Amino acid sequence: MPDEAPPLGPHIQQIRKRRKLTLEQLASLSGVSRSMLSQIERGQTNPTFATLWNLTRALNIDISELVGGQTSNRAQTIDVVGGHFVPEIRSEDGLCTLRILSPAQSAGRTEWYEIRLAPGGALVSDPHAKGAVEHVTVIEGELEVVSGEIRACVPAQGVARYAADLPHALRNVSDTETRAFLVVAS
Amino acid sequence: MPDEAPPLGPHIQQIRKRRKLTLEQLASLSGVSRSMLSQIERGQTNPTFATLWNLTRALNIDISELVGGQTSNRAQTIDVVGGHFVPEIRSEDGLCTLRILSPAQSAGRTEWYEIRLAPGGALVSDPHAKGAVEHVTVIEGELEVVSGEIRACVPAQGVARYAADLPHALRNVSDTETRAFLVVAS
DNA sequence: CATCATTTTCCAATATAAAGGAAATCCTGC
DNA sequence: GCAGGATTTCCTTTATATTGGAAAATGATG
Repeated sequence: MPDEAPPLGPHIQQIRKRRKLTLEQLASLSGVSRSMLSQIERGQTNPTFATLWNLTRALNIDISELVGGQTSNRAQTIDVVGGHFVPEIRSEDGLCTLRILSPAQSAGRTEWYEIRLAPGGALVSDPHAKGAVEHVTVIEGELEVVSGEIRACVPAQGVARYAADLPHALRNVSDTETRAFLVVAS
Repeated sequence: MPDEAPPLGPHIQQIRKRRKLTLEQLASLSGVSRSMLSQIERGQTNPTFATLWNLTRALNIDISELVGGQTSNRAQTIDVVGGHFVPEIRSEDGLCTLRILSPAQSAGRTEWYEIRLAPGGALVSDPHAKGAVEHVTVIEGELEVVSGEIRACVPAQGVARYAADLPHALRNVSDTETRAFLVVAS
């Protein structure tokens, strides 16, 4: 049963345009010729695995992302959620509060949170998906970051980025409440 | 920079043998010829995307499973950026400050910012890439959101989501400084 | 060890993916 | 509207992915 492969051209084009790359630029980045890129984007050819691989490396995306997204055109709305209705998770000791700011449907891709840590509070996490990276921005207070074997201190207004595909934690080592903004990118 | 594609032949063969399938059987399941399968498994050819796709369908696996363990491996570090070194953009009237929190290499994909708006200040943006959505979270103060033809008000701690592929703006209509987090998802 | 059945690899023919240069198209700024 | 450059698409050539059938290898049975 030969099956119809999904169209990945439009998706690739979308990624390329979002990054403001020309065919020429992507060609030299990936080692795939412009002509080939043009044909792939328009679904006029059936690229080779090596070609796709080089593309994913140049765009720094995972192969599976190529077959994923279909663009959906939603209705024109502004979705406002009152502060008290934002999903919130509190740790058992009550010292850590996590407000889930990213929409439910983006779960698994990029997610973002506001964290509130009382003095001594911590957010300890198991490894996320392979390749996941966390970006934390301290709004106020101070934060200690632990990722795997290593740790670092982030002052107010500072930003830290670290691997999240291994055990990691955020800890408030100061004596005031710490607020931070956390983005988990997969 | 053409890159070396990872060997996926041995992995495919492993899956096939585990399921006790002959090349013949897998061929008829997938619509890929036995000869081709044999060559793929021994890395003597560079299969087409359609071929791989049909294989994944026949074996009921995800395409990313074929490249098993070949995801990008970064060094184990924590990247800390002091608050004063985070890239910052100020509007001409000085009423709007934008701190770029997302890493440079994610430009064009998901980007995030901290916004500070003095009373009366505004962040007015041209349309981003098609399909782009913005998610704003008010840290303190209050915000008016305009997306295309429509507008909405977001209170402190509230969240708003709206299309960003048309002209849009954030405006501080209160009389105190407003801080917010803005995530642009493409 | 010989034989047959099964499975895999080799081979020649064909279809088509890939690259590079030429034509066409799309944009800006006059 | 008309240049000029930048960008994309088309065209031709070359390299190779894909296939079906033949040959080789494997493996079970007596």
